[in-house]
Amino acid sequence: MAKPRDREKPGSRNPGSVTLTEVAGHAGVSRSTVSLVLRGSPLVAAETRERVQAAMAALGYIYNRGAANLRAARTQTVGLLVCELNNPFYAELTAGVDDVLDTEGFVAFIANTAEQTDRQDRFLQRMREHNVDGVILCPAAGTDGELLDRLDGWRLPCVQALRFVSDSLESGRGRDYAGVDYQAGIETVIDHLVALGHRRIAFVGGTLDHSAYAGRHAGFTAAMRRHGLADDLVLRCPLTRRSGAGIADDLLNRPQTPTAALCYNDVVALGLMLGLEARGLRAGRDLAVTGFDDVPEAALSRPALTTVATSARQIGQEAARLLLRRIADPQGPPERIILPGRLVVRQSCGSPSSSLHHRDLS
Amino acid sequence: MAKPRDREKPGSRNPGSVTLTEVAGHAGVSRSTVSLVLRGSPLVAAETRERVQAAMAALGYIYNRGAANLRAARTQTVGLLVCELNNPFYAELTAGVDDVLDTEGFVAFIANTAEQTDRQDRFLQRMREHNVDGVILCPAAGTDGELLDRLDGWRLPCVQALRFVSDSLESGRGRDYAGVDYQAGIETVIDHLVALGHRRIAFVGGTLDHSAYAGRHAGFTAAMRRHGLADDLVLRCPLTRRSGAGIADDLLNRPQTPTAALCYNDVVALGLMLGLEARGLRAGRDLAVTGFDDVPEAALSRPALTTVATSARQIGQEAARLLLRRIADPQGPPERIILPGRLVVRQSCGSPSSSLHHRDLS
DNA sequence: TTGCGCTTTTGGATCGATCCAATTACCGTG
DNA sequence: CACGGTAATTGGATCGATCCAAAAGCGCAA
Repeated sequence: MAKPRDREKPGSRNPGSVTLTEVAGHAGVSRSTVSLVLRGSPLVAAETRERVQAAMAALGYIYNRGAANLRAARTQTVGLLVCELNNPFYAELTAGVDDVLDTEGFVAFIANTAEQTDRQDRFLQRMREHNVDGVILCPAAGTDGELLDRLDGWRLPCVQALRFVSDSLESGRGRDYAGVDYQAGIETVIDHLVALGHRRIAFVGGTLDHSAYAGRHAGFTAAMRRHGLADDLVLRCPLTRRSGAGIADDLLNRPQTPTAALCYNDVVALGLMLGLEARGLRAGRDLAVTGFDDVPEAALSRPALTTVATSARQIGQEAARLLLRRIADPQGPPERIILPGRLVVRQSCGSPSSSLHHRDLS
Repeated sequence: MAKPRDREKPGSRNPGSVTLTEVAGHAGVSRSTVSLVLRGSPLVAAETRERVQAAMAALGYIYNRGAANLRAARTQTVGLLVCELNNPFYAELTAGVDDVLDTEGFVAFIANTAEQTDRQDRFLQRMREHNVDGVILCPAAGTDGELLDRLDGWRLPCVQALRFVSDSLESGRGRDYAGVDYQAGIETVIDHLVALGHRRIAFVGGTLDHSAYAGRHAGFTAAMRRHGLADDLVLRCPLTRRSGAGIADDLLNRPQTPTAALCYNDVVALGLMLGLEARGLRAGRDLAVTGFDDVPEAALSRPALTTVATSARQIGQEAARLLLRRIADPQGPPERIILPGRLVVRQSCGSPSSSLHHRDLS
């Protein structure tokens, strides 16, 4: 009614958005000086800095990172590709990544590749368009090792987490990676089972070929051989509760029934325990069962599941820190951060310690 | 060795990055035409379009969204703030959001506010700097209703998910929201418990005040009154397994012990069941217990938990779709998408149907 | 041939920051 | 007082796209 029209600068994101130039005018200095203040340069005098900051506050100035990035070629953003976000384990990893990035002023684009390489490729393409400073990648199963070379060609720093794709031969071993020592974790489990008297041990679960499978399997083989036991009882199946339950028959109808089933992860183990129960059997009494991951429900199941705790959140934090280092120094030597798993003995493997009151709650 | 030096344009993100101008040169057209092709404009002739696309492919052109956005003031990015990412429920929501954004060519910045409003504020600030087109917000507990007015002032489209902050009075009711009908879900549970003969029912869990608590509590009160029952047995506690277990004593040492405990969510219910067991009692026999959410372990616990299934992934999808509509039309009328919960009857409330073989696996 | 309308293409200005070389201010010293 | 040196500030060019008004090309009717 009164005013003729709101000033609508069409190009700007918000009608009345404040730019660095306006701040400069208000503070009585030049654009360049304001820019230096923004970036915390030690060059500006304390008195000037305060004046500029006051002006920014007074005008409600919002830093336009898009504009800054166009010139400066760094964006304070990273891409985070997880292969299965709905798995609580990866959710925890994501939270860990966010923890570190938040304190460093970075933000992450997220993508759930759902184990689909085409979705993974599409997202990486978008990450390039958005000019991220780097990516954290839990490669989808079936990812070609050549992908890493492509990332190198793009000069896009990349840290792999939890899994890594098999490196192409020519490109010198070693890439940035943060993950769990699957092999050692599995070996600990085997050692524990063997100490309990088990001799015939099956390895159960996993269909997709990736490093996390390979590491576990290597651990199984190595430990069994070390103890002079047969390492040929390997049953592959999808990583779901249902297929874990379904594999019980398979397991029990062997010529020589195993006395222990070391499962790929907790989900399969929990499923297997259900399958046993449906047949009137009980984990820990009729068959020792162990898992991997220590998901919250592992402590809760009956019998509670013996498993290997892997701190997903911490791995996320390490991966993020590693990526930030790599962004700061693209040429530095590759690092591999491998956290140990921790054996958590509960009742499912028939250990004697099984008072309900000592059961740990999440 | 051979070449004197790689051409290093310092300002550009990658040494040899290809720009729109170079594509134009290669295709023998102007910058503007290439730009039109990029945006799929119908103005360019088919023959020209093909020539440009061939040039882009030949040169390995990568679209620079940062540059585009500087001028065009839209970024094809959104912010996603979840209050508790490590909760599998929110992880599922995130996956749903990602599903929809992926098909629409958007990407999401993620943040885990961990129920901390300062972290939430900080992230929103960054989202403004990155000039996102909108945000999906699961507001942290304790979020001031005034935040939404601030977002309005910033012209930042916002869709709330799963929770909403109480609207400030002056700003006309109704904001975009996608969530679960908590109240109806709880009422269904009460109806079921009453049908089973329960008369004294406790409402257990929840400490933070937000809409998701209020909705559940309203459902409890409404349904109890509808049945002519007392609605005063409300025990608040943190949403953890441990405090769920701890509340068992509280519950059983009442003057009139309730016969049923309707828990805020599955986590509390599962904890309560453990607490009962530690006291030699059993859910479904000595006390009916119900949850909310239907997390995977609900089907797995012993006894299996009666609960209300809420499709987190679908809510994420709806929230994302809603936000995209809002971005396209900032002035349109607000929408509230409220999905119903689905009562899943299992054994923990003492229902007769309890064959192990019919138990559902995830 | 001229003029009109339609389709297709174009150049210059612009978005809001950073980079860099140059300039100014100021102080102590020979 | 000129000079060198340091500290602080500045203006112009620049990043790579979009926007817009204008122009070019072209077919057709008067």
